[in-house]
Amino acid sequence: MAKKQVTFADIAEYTGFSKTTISRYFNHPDSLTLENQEKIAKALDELGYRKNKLARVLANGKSEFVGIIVPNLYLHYYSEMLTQLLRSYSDYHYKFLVFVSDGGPEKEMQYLDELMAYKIEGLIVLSHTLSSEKLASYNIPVIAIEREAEHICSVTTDNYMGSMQATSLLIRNQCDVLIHINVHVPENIPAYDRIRAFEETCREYHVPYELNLNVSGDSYQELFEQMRVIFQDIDSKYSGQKKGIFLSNDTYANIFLNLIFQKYNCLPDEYQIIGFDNSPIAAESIIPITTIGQQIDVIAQTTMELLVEQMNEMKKRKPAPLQKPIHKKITPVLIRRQTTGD
Amino acid sequence: MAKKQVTFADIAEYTGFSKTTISRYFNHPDSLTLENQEKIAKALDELGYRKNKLARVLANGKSEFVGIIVPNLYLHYYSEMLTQLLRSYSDYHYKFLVFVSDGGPEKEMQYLDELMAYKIEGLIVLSHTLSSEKLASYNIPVIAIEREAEHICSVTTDNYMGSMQATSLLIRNQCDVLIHINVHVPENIPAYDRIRAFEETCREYHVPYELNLNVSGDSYQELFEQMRVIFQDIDSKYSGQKKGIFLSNDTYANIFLNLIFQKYNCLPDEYQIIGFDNSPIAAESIIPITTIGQQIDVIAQTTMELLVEQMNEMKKRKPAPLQKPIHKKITPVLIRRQTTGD
DNA sequence: TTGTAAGCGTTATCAC
DNA sequence: GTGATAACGCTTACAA
Repeated sequence: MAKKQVTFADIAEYTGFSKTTISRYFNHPDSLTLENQEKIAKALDELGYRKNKLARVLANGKSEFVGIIVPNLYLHYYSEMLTQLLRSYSDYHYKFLVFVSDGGPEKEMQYLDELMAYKIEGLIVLSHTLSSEKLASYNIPVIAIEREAEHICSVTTDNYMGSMQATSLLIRNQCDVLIHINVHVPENIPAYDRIRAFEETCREYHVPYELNLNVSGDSYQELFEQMRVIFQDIDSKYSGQKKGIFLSNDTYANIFLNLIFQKYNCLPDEYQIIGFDNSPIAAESIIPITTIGQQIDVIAQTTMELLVEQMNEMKKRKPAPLQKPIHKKITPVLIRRQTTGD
Repeated sequence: MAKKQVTFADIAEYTGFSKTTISRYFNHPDSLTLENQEKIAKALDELGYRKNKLARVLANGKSEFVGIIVPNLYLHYYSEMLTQLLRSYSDYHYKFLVFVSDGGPEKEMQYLDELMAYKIEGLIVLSHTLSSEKLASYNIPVIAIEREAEHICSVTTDNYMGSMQATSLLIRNQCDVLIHINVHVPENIPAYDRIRAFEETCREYHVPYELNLNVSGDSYQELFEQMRVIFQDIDSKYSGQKKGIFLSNDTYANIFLNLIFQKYNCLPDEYQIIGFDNSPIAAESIIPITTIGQQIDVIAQTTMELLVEQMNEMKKRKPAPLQKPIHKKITPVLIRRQTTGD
């Protein structure tokens, strides 16, 4: 702001070329002689030129912006996903405008307005606040990650596979009864498949099972107290039986494990525990917890591939938008650690 | 891209006003009669107008962009800080362009180039990659968070205070010997004060102490193995004495606690443990860990206040940049939990 | 209260 | 290979 910017006009004057040629130096360098390229490079340096990409966007319509709306970064899953998405800058050079979506639908629509006003070329949504129908109405490429996505493209973990792997392991390990602990999950979001797979697998192998979907609460303390009740219930109800506990995330699994330790000072053979997410806590707990690892890097990469493809399509003279949303599933991996025998 | 954008020109034609008036409708609505405001509002709606803020930036030079460079989001500290910074959108309406800085100085300078090309008004740096001298040379307001900041403004936790609180608590709790476990910290970064305060406080109270600055390693496994050696060393060397262990972060504290449990199945009275950061692991560990809580929300808020003030200054006709960088310290809070007696 | 016209710093089109 | 010129969509003196 202090001194006026150096512009193509200045470079042009300084070198005796036209603005057009300066522009070409950046966008089609091969169309200049090497000699002239060097001449311009030198001038750029001497005048201390700095690009202004905003002017470029205005002229050619390509902002290279991608919007991201994420529910929070408190959960390791989200912060890791954001990291991986941001990392893709190295490959694609898209810049990311990031919003954390607290504050409900109105706020989130305000964020979207803002993003549209900055001419984002594409959008990545991890929050569950707005319906996919609403999101689709913005007419830009949108990828949903791990959420309801009827009308937009999506990339999700193959929750069914993951849950099946967990459940199968507990069955193979000769558990007498299997218990799945989770919050109440709406049927239309991907995570519901964890519940479905658990039930169907238990049924298929004729293993007794119980579904506990009563977890709720925001703070760790609340969760802990709830889990204590659940633990005591299970511990007395199935006393003497070998219990396979499959929890919907590693935080829950860790709490459950801590409760077991508080009572037994160890993990008795009577208990097997599996979490979900492969978040740090699963490795850092008093005993490393077996878990289902979501391949966050693969999800992020797939998301960007899908998105870039569609953003490129939009730049063609006659864009052919997708007829139907594409949905990709990424297989998670079972990470065996010490809470499911050795 | 599909259909051409609706522009002020269209609105102007449609309503019979000039482009200027349409512009004023957005920027100085009071200067129009209510009647005309409504007329324009109606037209906006009917034509389906969408703002183009990039054009506006080009015209008035105010991008409302702030760049953030963060080392990673793996550590809770950084992801929480990012969340808090992003949240400030509600107050200031600055948009954030976020880069994760892996890949060394060259990469980071490339990020900075990109940010400058998008005409960011200010910059927030959490990475340690570039010197404050280099950062200052960009001639835009820069705030460093918890890093070397000789030539730029900064906001940091009052590490000295925090460390002193931790050390004092251990002394008050009658520990026979105090041990501080940390990585090797360069003297010019804020975190070094934790070491200084520990030493000085121990000396002042004439309490025997030991400094172990040998921790290193990237993965949890590596850390764990290193910490095991450190633990065994301490456990035998100070057998029978009451040991106050102050670790430089909660991850280390948790590992140490787990090692104690592996050996003793409990936390013996002989041990007191304090971590740093108040990250989730401190609450979720086998026993909730006493820790020093950085006031991340306050740090983020202070950062934005400082930054906004300077960005506003830059917009004045005759900007008066700071003569000397401002450095703010935020006092951390001692969070007493179960690893320092009840 | 409203309008005219000249920018802002690029790129695109068409010519040479 | 290179250049003139008209966009891109909005803001901002300066006028009226």
